[in-house]
Amino acid sequence: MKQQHILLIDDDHELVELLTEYLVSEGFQVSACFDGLSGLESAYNDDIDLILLDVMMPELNGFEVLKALGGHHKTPILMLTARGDETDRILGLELGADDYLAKPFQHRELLARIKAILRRIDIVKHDKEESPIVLVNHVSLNHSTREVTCHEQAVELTGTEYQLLHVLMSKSGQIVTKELLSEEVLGRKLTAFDRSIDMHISNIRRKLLPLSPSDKFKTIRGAGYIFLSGDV
Amino acid sequence: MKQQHILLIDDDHELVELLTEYLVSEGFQVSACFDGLSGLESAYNDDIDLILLDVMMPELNGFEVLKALGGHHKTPILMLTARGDETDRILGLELGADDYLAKPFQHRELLARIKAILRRIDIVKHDKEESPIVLVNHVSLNHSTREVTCHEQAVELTGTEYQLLHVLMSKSGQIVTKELLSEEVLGRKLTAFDRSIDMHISNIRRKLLPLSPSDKFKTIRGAGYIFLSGDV
DNA sequence: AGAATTATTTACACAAGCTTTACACTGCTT
DNA sequence: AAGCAGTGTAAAGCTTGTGTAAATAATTCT
Repeated sequence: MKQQHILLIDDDHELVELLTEYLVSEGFQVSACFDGLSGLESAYNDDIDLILLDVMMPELNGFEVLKALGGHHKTPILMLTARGDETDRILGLELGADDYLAKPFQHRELLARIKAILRRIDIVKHDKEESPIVLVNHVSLNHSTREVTCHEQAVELTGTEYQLLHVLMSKSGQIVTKELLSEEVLGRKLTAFDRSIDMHISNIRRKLLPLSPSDKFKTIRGAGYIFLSGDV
Repeated sequence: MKQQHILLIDDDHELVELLTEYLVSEGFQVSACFDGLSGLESAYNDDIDLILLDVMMPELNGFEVLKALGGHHKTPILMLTARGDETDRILGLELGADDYLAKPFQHRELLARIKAILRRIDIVKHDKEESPIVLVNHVSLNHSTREVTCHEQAVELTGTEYQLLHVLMSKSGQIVTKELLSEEVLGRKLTAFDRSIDMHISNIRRKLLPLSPSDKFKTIRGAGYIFLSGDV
């Protein structure tokens, strides 16, 4: 991911220096403002991904900056305060802050909270749908893209092959009869001398084998197939 | 805004009752699970907007639930703990929690933190929807001007083509069925032998291809189309 | 209203996928 | 060991989905 940009608003030069150093070492880009007013201006910079806002500042303090931003600012705000007062904390959150950390704090906690906020935003932005649904024995199925991988290498399967593999994998470690496979995948009863299922299994095997040291299917003569779960 | 739904996971029945009453009085819909396992299952419920997760539980504790969810769960999680331990707090955040509140806490602070998280998500979502520019795989859509570019070169699309591309791109990397495209773009159910969608896709392809080294669409036979996100 | 642009329908060729067939092979039974 | 039923694989044939072009209908613009 691209480098994230943090804006520091605090009149304590020493702390700013310390935090800047730490955050830069953690891979962030850091800018700083030393008073509320210039901080307020910079807060509208689109490039900023997160704001660290100190409460105690001369002239325009943190709460006033929060109010000025209107409580629905598009850049998330993490408040810092010398006071550990609970009411303060609640007030900050109600005014639109995303989180609140009392000084003194461990750098690691600050980092964890920054990351938690940025992570949430990232998840919401990308609206991560249910990603890979099934992963068994080095074979993964991604149901939203229909992508199949075997040992991290992409495999091209036809629709029927995909469905077949999906049924087998979702019942991995258990015998699945051809009757069931035929009805689930092909939508018809298995008739005598119908070799379709065998043929599709064969094709899947042929596609997976070059990518895998072992056969993923076990044939149970007279009964059906098992997708080997491998973790035995 | 529609009523928000909160899932409570805590084995302390008394606390659950208390919190439920409070949260309901604040306008939330509340569901509860009394152990980690059933909580884990409910966590995948799409209807849940936020999870309150207690750390101290028999069998599957809060951290284990967090781990099981994989650290990038799409529903935000606020951890509750009896212990005020800092390391605990950091661990929870690093494992994917969005926030952390130590018991005992004021109801008002819990509410403020819940609202802070939900507010952020709301802001990001709106921002995303109203974001005028979509850029995926060297193709950009400017929704305010309806301009389309491919590798920085302007492309002229008709209205239907534009909408089609927009739907596909906003779900880039995922299968979009022809049924969905027909309903979203053409505003009607897909009927048999309706080739409209295919035709529009074909036209877009024809317009983009001279400007791009690779086909942006992947056809999933029998299923639909995918706009390739390219970042794989 | 007429022209131009855009959308939909139709037609057809092509390619992909599915099924059938054929035959070799395996493992079990007798 | 022979026979048999079940299985693996390859190739051929059939069916269906898809891409494209061209024709027709609808819409918009002037």
